[in-house]
Formats: sequence, structure tokens, C-alpha cells
Amino acid sequence: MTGKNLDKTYNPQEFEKRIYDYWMEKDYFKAEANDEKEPFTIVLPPPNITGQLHMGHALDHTLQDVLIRFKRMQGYEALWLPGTDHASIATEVKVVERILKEEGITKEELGREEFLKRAWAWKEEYGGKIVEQMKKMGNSCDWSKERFTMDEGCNKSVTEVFVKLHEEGYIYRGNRLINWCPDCKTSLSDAEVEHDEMNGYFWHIKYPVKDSDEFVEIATTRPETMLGDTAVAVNPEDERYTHLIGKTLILPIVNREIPVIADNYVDKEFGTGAVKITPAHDPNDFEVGIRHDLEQITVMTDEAKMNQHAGKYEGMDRYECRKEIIKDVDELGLLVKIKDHQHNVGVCYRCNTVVEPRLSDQWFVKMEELAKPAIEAVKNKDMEFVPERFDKTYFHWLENIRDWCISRQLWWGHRIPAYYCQDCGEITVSNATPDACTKCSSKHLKQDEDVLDTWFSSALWPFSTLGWPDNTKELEYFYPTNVLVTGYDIIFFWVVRMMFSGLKQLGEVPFKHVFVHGLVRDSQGRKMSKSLGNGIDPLEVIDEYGADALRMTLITGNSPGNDMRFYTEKVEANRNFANKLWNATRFVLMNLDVEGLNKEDCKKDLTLADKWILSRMNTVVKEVTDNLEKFELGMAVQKVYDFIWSEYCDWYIELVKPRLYGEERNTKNAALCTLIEVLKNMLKLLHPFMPFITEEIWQTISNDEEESIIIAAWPEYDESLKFEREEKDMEVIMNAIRSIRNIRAEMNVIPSRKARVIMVANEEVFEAIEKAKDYFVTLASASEVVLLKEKKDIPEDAIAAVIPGAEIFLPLDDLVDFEKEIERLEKEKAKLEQEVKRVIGKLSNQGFLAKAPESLVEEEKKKQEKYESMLDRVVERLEGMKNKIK
RNA sequence: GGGCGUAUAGCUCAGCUGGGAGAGCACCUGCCUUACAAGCAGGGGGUCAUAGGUUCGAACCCUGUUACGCCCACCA
Repeated sequence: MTGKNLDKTYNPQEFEKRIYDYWMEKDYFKAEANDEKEPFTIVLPPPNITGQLHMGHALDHTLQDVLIRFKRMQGYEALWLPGTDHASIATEVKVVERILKEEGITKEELGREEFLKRAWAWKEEYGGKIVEQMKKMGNSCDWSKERFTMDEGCNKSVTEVFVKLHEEGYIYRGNRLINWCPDCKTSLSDAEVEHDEMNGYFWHIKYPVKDSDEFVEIATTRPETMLGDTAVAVNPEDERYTHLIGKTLILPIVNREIPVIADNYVDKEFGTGAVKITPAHDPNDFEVGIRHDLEQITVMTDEAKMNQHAGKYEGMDRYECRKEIIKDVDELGLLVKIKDHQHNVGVCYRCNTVVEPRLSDQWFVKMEELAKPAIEAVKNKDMEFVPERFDKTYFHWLENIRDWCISRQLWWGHRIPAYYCQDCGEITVSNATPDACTKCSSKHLKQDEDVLDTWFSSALWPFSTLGWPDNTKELEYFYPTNVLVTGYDIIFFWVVRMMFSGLKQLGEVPFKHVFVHGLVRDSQGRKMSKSLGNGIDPLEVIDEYGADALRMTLITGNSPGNDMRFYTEKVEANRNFANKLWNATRFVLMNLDVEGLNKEDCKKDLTLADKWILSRMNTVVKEVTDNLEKFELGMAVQKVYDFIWSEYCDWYIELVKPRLYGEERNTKNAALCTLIEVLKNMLKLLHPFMPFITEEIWQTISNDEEESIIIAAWPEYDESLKFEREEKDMEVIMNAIRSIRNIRAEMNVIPSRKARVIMVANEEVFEAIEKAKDYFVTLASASEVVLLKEKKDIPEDAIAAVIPGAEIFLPLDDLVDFEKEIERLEKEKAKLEQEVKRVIGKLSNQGFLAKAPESLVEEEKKKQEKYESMLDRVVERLEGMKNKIK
């Protein structure tokens, strides 16, 4: 024992930084391939380099840190592998281009090479910010292995995968209709498009039939696209239109001739039953166009302005054009009506701009084959979601998956390793820059200008970070990883893609569990967002209350997969809990009489209370461990909290005080040993959740060979600490004390007024209380405890309480208010009658007797006996009182 | 259109495989009792959304209904 001491109040600001530095200095977070230990691996979902640490990260990271610290203490070689993500679109468009804009230059003026220099410079300066913030949370990542999605190793993995998938025909180039963000000026995958419900209009427009007076009425939500119409489609079964199939229409304004075609895609019931077909600007129309071999006319630029095919509208923004078209159609007398129409509009997930479907050359990953093993792996439980229900989302997405558009018209990212021959047009895909065209040997090669979707590199994260494609010992040892912790909002983007990538490239799932959490919302249940300004900065919370309190708050009262609301009041409550633990430790240290303590003989003189708390602790150890194994973090932390506060602090410390203040060596020794033993185990159980305070205390109370709680062994269930009898006896005693306190409080007896306590107990209770008379002196304000086996010489001016197996009398003379006492006893009687009624009801139910487990029936029978006897005594007392008052 | 989630104390939420409803905060009463007022002791407060069903027994399992929320989807 060190004899060190603690400040009077808990002040996390004073030690959290120091402790973290100490951990770093000692390299505790480092994990290496080590054949003597089992590995336990978590890869951090890499935060964007553009990001600031927000509550979502704080939650995500805390969950991971809890798991990794738990496993580390259990003796696993626990690796938490951190890193950051280059975030192609966000970095290029939201950050670097904006800076350039302020300087008045465009990225095109700067050129690719210079632009990338600027981007890297920005990354070097600001990209590491979030890492520093993570350290304040106490996260025990192995920073020596920190990675970046665009570092050398990740680049190598990305190219390797691209080349392999291309060779095997999974990656192809195609001219397809893709989602285009006119603001970010790049293509997007389906996952990157969000759907917002918007109030729009349905414009009904008449298209004249050539050489006829007839018209076909179509309905559209995007009239500007009519400039690119190349057909009108109707359902072949639709009798209204059958006579027109094959006829020609005159596209208004443009005056181009377009055919009427028949296609089952058209729903007779919806709109007018006739659909304008714009293959270059609508995904369905695109498919229809392919089926009917229609021309594809693109009428917009990459900024969603009208292009040369838009005639007089050229140069207009798409919405401006929309207005003009309507005006013009109306003037031509072809606008039939305008109806309000609510519909879903696709918007870019990065900038919320309405996405424009656009025809262009892009790279795709063929998904169908790759999806199958990923589905299979979850079906046969090689990978399991926690909670399980998320597998439905996962299956649905994979079973309906379409090819993944992976090329982005950006510069910041992994440039596509495809080289175009300027002479023969052949595309060479290769790891290294090829010298010559593989087909015509021309040296005029030009690399593809595009980069890959950021999520393409993220998909490889669980193995690219471990050295793949090289067969490193880290990869061998740490892969597959154990758990992936992430929010449900990211299952499509990331989990799905890591799954099929891991299975495809390594033939093994990338992780065995996906532990899914929800969103952190504000106190009104709204999503925290920059635009609402309702975000709470985790760093500010840490400054005020400490990282431990914040971490506790994020874990407590939250179950897997559910959203949570954030309340500062909760943080405060947890800070108070830390203070409680802090002071409990101070109490132990204050009484630690170093000379008197004999560590060798600790187990020798254990009393009832010691055995009770040890036994309870033992149970808690088991339960908390089980909860953690099952990812029930909220439940685990609740148990630790309750044990520390309610059992250790409220009861055990109070029980033990007289022994510490007394002179009897042996019992004092046993008390101190138990206090410390239990405290140490509590600290261990709490450490994953509150790493800083537990370490600070650990180092204060611990002797030198146990230098850090991080490497202390997780407590295990110990059969020799199971004291059933003592637990039961303590229950009786606590029960008795509580009921004495209760009646004293109800009778408004101030604590300083001591009273004699007379207890009449049956055999069992008598034995329990006999050993524990002293407890009543300190905890129940007893001046003296008289324990009897039979009721005799009970003063009449006494208040009585009935507990199972015993009657308690408090002779309070002048303080006894008979009216009040009768009232109290009546209440008690009613309560007991209720109980007796319930038990009898149950026991007279033949079905219950016949079918319920025998132990349960026995239990009910015992209860009946107990309550009936209690009721008798209450009634008896009540009658006595009533007689007295007469 | 399909899928999922939620509904439990005034508020925010736990409640693991069905066997007498819990926590934190808030509220009320009494206490500065030499670890802690960021505290101690005591207390009030719930037809577990609703209607059925299964069962000896349902907050929990099944079915329907309502409200709110989320995700997916090619009715232009």
C-alpha cells in the first residue's frame, strides 16, 4: 500500500490528460501477433478527415473501447486498429474547393497535380484533429498502427482488388444512366442518394398525333426533360391507346417525331396511362429505351444546365427551363392541367442537391455473384448482427442489389488504374503503370481521370489495414476481426461492402459480429445536426464533467440498435457517481492503517458482512461478465453502478465503520482487507466504462507490481466466495434495519434520538440477528438491542413493525402517536391481506398446482405461511392498540 | 407499395429465454450522522398504447387496431 491520498472532490480535469499520457508512454494499447494469446480485434470505422468529433463518434468509440478494454483485461491480445478516411467528396468539394473559391481560383485552373498537393497539405494540417479528440475520450487504440485510406498500404490493396475484380470480369466499364450530383459534379452510387419527400406538380401535357387531330396526354413531374423525349409508352393492354401503338407523335416545342410504343412497365391506372420516355434522364426510361432501341438524347450539362440539344433553352438552369417550357407549352395550348403531386426526389447525401440521372461512361462492380456469399455468411451465422433484426435490412439490400457505380469524377481519391491507348482505344488495367498498350504496343497511354468511390477503399479496411495483399503475420493473426461497431445508418454503405470484399478476397468474413447502435439525438429527440445547431460538443462536455461521466452517459440506459437522447442531467448524475466512488476510496484510504494490516491473514476473521459483500461481488462479477459477452453493455454498467453505490457504499461501508474505529485487530484487519479486495474488483469491473477514474484510484491504492489497471486481470467467478447463508442473513438484517428506519421516519423521530429496539424472532431470524446486533446501533439508531425468542414484557407504548420471521418493537414513550400508529398498522394489514389473498388464489388454482414447476409451488406455499403469520401479528398488535386507546 | 422499430412512473429509458413492475432525473418529508450536500435516510407515483388469443400464469409469445418514427422501392 502506498499511503497516498486523494483530493477531497473528484476533479477529472486534473488527471485525465496525465493518465492518458501515462498509458501512451507505457504502450499499453499496443498489440502484436503473439502465439501465446488469443487475439481480439476491432477495426475502428475510420472517421472522415474532414470531421470533428461529434456525439455519434463519442458513442461509437466508447462502445468499442469498452469491449476492447474488457477483452484486454481478460487476457486477449486486444487490438483496436484506428485510422481515418480520405472522404473523397467531402474533402474535395466541401473543403479544398471552397478554400480555392475564397482565393478566387477553380480546381481546373490549378490543375490536378497542384490540387492534390493542396489537398494533402490540408490533410496533414487538419486531418489529424479528430485523432487528438479521440484521445480525450480515453480511447485505447493502438496508435502505432494508425492508418489512412490513402496511405501506401491501402493504395496497394485498392489497386490489387480493382485489378483482380477486373480480370475476373466483376469490374466493367459501361455507358449507363447513373446518379449525378450537379453540385459535386460527380456520379454517385445508389446508396449515396437519399430520398426526400417533396411537394411537386404533375403537369399534364398533350402531344399531338402526327397527321391527325388526336392528342396523347402525358403527365410528368419534370417537364424540362421532354426535350430529350424519344418515345411515348403505353401499356399494351390499355384499350384507350391500342389504336395509337406504332403511330407517330410530334414532340411539342421541339417538333421532333417520336413513336408511340407499348411496354408493360406502364401502369394503366397511374397518371394518364401514357408515359413520355426520356432514356437519357430517367432510369426506367433508360431501360425502356434499351428494350425498344430508342435514341438517348442528353439535354443537360454536368451542372444540370440545358445543353445544345435543348435548343432555345440552352444555358438555362434546369428549373428555369422547367418554368419556360411550361409557359411555352401553355401558349401552344397543350398544357391540360397542373396537379399537386407529392413524390420522392433523390438528393445527394453530401450536399442535398437534387440528383439528376445522367448518361455517362462509368466503372461498375457486377454485384449479383458477389452478393451471394455475403448473404450466405449471415444465413449460416458466420457473421451475426447484434441485435439480430438488422439482418433483415442486410438481406433486403443484398437481394435487391444493383451494380455498383464506383467511378467518381473527382481528383482526391484512388485514381482508377486503367490506361487508355490513344491509338487503338484498348483499355489496360494494371497494378503498375504499363509501358505500352497490351494490344497494339503503342506508348501513347493515358490513365483514367476518375477516382474510385471512397467506399471502395473503406470496403477493404478490415484487411488492408492488416497488410493485405501481403501475407503479413498481423493479417494471419488478427483477421478475421471479432466485432465491428457501427451505426445502423451505415450498414449499406459499409458493412455490406466489407462483407463481400472480405469473403471475395480472403475467403473469410471480415468480422464475426456487427454490433449496431443507434443515433444520439438531442433532448427533444431531434437528430443532432450542424444546420439545426442543436449538436452538443463532446469536448465541451468532457471539459465540464470529464470523459468518464460522458462515457457512462452514452452507455447507460441504452440498448443495442436503439436511438438515445442526450441529456446533460444524465452526465451530471454520472459525474456524481464518479464522485461517490472517489469518496468511497478516500474513506478506505483514511482508515488504512498500514502497520496494522496483515494481508496474509485476510481471509481468517471474516464476519457476516464481509462474507456478504464478497459473495455479492462474486455474483456481480459473473453477471457483468455475462452481459459484456452478450454485448449488453447498458445492463452491465447498471449492475456495476448499483453494486458500487447501493451495496458497497450505502451498506457495506456503513456496516464496517464500528470495526474500523474500534481497537480489535483481527476484525479490523478483515474489514480492511475486504474493503480493498472489493474495491479493487469494482474498479476492474468499472474500468472499461470509466477508464480514467479507475486508473487514478488504482494507482493510488495499489502496490507497485500492479502498475496499471489496464493490464490487471479481469475478475472471475470464484466458488469459494459463495456465501449463501450470509447473503440470506444479511437480507434479513437489512430488512429489519429498513423497517426500523421506515417507522422512525414516519413517526418523525430525529436520528439523534436513540431508541431501544426489541425484536422477537423465530429461530432462523434470531440466529441471523444475534450476530449482528451492533449493526442496529449504527444503522438503525438503536440505543440497545433486545433479542427475544418469545414475546414477553413488551412495553405498551411501542411502535411495532412486522417483518418475515420477526416482530420489532420501538418503545418511544411520549413519541408514540396512537392514532397514527393505528393508521399505519391498518395500512400494513390491508397490504398483507392483499398478499395472502393473492397467494391463496394461486394455490387454489388446480392448473397451477398441476402444471407449474414444483419449486415454484413450494415457494408459494412458504409465502402463504409467511404472510399469514405476519398478518396475524399485525392484527394482534392492532387490536392491542385499539384496546389501549379505549 | 414493402420492411422494421417504438408505445412501461411527471420526463428519459432499462426490463436477457413468460413465474409477484425497475433505474436516473424530477417531486414530497426529515437530516450538515468525522468518505461524499456532486451527500444520507424515508416516501408518493404505473389498467406496462388498445382489442382479442395461447397458457395454470403474459409488459414479455400470437393476431388485429391506433399513434409516432425509421429504412427500402423504377407509378412517370
